[in-house]
Amino acid sequence: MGPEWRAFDHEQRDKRTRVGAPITYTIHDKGLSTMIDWRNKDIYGRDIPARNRAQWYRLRKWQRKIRISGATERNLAFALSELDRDSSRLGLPRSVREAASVVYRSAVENKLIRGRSIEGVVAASLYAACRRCKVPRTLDEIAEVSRVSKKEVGRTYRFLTRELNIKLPPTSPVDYVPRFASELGLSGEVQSRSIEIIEKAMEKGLTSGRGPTGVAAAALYIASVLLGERKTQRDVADVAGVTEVTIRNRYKELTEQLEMGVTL
Amino acid sequence: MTDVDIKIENIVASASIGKDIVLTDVAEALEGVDFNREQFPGLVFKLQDPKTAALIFSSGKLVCTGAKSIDDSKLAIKKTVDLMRTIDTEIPHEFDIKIQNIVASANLQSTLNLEAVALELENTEYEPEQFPGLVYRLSDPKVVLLLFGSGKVVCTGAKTKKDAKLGVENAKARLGELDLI
DNA sequence: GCTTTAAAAAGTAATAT
DNA sequence: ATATTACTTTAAAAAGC
Repeated sequence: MGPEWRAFDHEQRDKRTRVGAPITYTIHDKGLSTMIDWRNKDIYGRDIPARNRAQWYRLRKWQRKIRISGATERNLAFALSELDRDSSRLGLPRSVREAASVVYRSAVENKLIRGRSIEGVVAASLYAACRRCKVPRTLDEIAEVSRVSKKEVGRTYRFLTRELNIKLPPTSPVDYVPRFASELGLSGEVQSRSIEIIEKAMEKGLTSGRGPTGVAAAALYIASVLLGERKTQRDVADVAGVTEVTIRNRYKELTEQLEMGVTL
Repeated sequence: MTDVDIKIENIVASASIGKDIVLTDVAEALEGVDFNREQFPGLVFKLQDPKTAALIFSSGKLVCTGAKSIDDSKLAIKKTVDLMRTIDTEIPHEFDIKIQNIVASANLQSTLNLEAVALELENTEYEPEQFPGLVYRLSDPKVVLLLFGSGKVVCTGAKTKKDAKLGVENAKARLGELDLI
C-alpha cells in the first residue's frame, strides 16, 4: 500500500505545481503586489485630485476583491491537498475524492466553514462522500488519517448534512463486505452469502442499533465457515476493526435467530 | 389517548441564594466536597439523602442533579442550603428553585425497526456506528427522545413531568401514524 | 466549544477473573 | 470465555476560559 499511495500523492503534488496553485506560500503584499492607500493620498502622501477620486475608489475596491479571492483560493488549495492526503491514505478511488470535493465546495459556497477548521470540514466531507459512494469508512478510520478527532468529524458531518440537506441513510453492513472480504482474501461466493445473511438479518430487525461493521464481520465469519473458507474470529475482527467479543455476540444472534445450524 | 408510563430518572434544577459564597469555607466545613477551581469554578457537593450532587458557585447560584422527583430535587436543594447556612448564617431562607431539565424513561411495548423509523420519521438522526439509539427531536413539546430497537425510550429536555410524558405520547402517536410501531 | 454533575437506554470496548 | 467497569448519545444550568 505504501508505494501506491505515495505515487498517487506525488502525482497530485506535481499537478498542483504545474497549475501553480499556492499551498503553503504566504502571500503578503510583496513583489508585484502594490498597496492602494486607504486614505485619499498617493504614495508621496499628496491628496489625490478630485477628478481622479472615482478611479481611485475603483482601484481600491478591485484590490479588495483580489485579496479576498486570493485567500479563498489559498484555502481551497489547502483543503484539496488535505483531501488528497486523507483519500490516498484510505486507498480511496478518485471518484470518491471528487465527490468529497463537491461537498466541500458547497460547504464553502454556503459559508459553512466559519468557526470550523478546514481539516474538520474536509474530513467530514470525505466521510459523507464515502457513505454516498457506498465505500464507507468508519469515523475512526477517518479520524486516524486526518488530524481531526472522531468527535469533531462526527459533529461536522451532522452539521454539513443538516445544512446542505444531504440525506444519507445509515451505513449498511453490506457496503463493508467487499472491502473486508478483499482484505481477508475471501471469494465472491462468500461475499454473496454474507450479503444474503445481512439482508435476512435486516428483515428480521437484527441490525437495529448494532454497529454495521460488527454485523458485516459476523456475516463474513459465518459465510466463510459455511463455504469452507474459514477465517478465525481474530482475523475477521482485525480487518473489521471490532473485537472478537462483538463478532461472537453478533454471530450467536444471527445463527440463533436465522435458520442457520450451529457451525462452530 | 395513548397512556404511557413514564419514569423520571433524573432532574436538574437551579437556584439562586441571594448571597455570595466563599467556596473555600464551604469546602473545609462540609464532607463530600470536591473543589478544584482550575478544573471547574463550581464546588461539587454530594448529598446522600436524597442522593444528589450539587454544584455550588461563588455567586451564590447552585445546580442540583440526580433527584428522581421534583420534590426530592427541591428537598435536596433545601438541605444543601441549610448545611451551607451553618457556615454562613447570612444566607436567606427564601429563594427560588427552577426545574431545568427532566430525564425520563418509558417503554413503547413494541420493538422498533430503527432504519425504517429513520427513513420515515422527520427530524431524526440515527448513526448506529456511534450510538444504538435514534435521536428524535420533537417540537411539541420541545423535547428530545432516544428511541431504541427494544422499544425503550428516553425523553430529555422537558421542564415539567407533563411535558416529558406528553413527549413520549406524541412520539408514540407519530410512530403509529407512520405505521412504524 | 470546553470544563463538572446525574441518569436512562443498548452496543461496544477494555480489563479482570 | 464471561463478568465488570466504562464510554458513546440526549438536555440543562452554573462561571470562566
